[in-house]
Amino acid sequence: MAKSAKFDRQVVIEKATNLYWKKGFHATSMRNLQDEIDMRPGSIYAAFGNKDGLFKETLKHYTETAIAQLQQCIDEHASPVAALKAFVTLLVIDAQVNAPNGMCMLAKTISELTEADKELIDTTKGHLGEIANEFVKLIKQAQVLGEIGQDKNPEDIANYIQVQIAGLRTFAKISDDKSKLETMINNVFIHYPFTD
Amino acid sequence: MAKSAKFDRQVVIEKATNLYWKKGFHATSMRNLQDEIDMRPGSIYAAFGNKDGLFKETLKHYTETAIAQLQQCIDEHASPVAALKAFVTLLVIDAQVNAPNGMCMLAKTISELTEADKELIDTTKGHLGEIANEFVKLIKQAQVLGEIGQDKNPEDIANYIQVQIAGLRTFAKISDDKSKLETMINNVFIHYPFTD
DNA sequence: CGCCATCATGAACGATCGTTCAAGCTCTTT
DNA sequence: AAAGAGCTTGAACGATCGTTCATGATGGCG
Repeated sequence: MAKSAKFDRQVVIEKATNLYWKKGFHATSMRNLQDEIDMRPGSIYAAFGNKDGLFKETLKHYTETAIAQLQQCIDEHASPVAALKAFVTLLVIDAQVNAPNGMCMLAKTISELTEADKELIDTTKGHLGEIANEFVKLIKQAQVLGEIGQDKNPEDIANYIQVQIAGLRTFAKISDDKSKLETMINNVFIHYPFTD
Repeated sequence: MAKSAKFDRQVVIEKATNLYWKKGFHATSMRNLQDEIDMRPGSIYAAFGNKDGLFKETLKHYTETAIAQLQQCIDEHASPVAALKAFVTLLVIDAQVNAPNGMCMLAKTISELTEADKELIDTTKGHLGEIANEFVKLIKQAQVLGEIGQDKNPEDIANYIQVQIAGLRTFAKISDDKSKLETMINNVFIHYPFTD
């Protein structure tokens, strides 16, 4: 054994996530990253392989953070649907101001990349699937509690939620009328498939 | 007067649109465009100014095409809502196979660019507004015909449609289950705000 | 037919891209 | 204190970026 790495891997990944999230994969250069995370090229390549490797780490970190945020919404709210609504509000409204980018980083990545970056696309799809699975778990709980009808397919509702989030976050980038966004979120949860 | 430009401006813009749409603004290089539209740098810069200028032309062309497609849907369908649904189906399902990119080019651009490209962002927002206006006109017709309740705000419904399109086209990139997408589109038009 | 306004060409520019690697530094171990 | 393993450094590489411009080709008009 000799000296161990000096940099804090977690902090570095966080900073890299913020930059990639803000600018996107292609528009973020390695030199941008070097400045942001204060590491020299050699160290970055030793620690993460290459630009794609670091990006994959940030996608993973982004997903873990999102799932942790969902968990926090669950902890702080009385019912599954209330938690879900709080989570959507967090992503659509708060993220417009606080996050590096109002868009979902995963959706932004799916949108930006082509089949030329198949591996990154597949990684991203996988993470979106993980989040969908969390939604499914939550929706099943809501069904047990009678908040959502038992006749409905939890996967379908999870996908529906993801569609709404992607759509609303895109819309939020062009409208930024907070009260209108709140109304739109309310509408999601007071109509089908949440009531019928 | 002397010789006039040899290239067909309309064809060139179409080809440029397809490439920009497929790869995005940043990932499309001027050399990619040179190959695609078969023009040399000097001619491109003489005709369009720079990379941004050509991109703006493609955004304009994309929007005009979209509005023309909407008009065609209107012509081919008996009612405004049926036309709207046909248009959404065209964008969400057919575009996944036939278009350069399943995403809406305008939404993709909004997603990709940051405030560093404010001018392009504003141009893109403007075009999304134009399309929303077309939706508003159509929805007002639907209200006159009694297809949609008079109590609803046409602008709100237009925005709702744009949210659904953005969300569904994003989802279509990760799912590509055609029948599931059709079901989701059906659900849009058999629930609020189309019925209540 | 020859002039010349106009358009087309493509080599070249400086900047920046992702990436590599030899050399230096630092800390643990003996 | 000497050794050396592991981490850090930053200059440098070839490729490519967006863009420019001197030069050549083209075609309508006097």
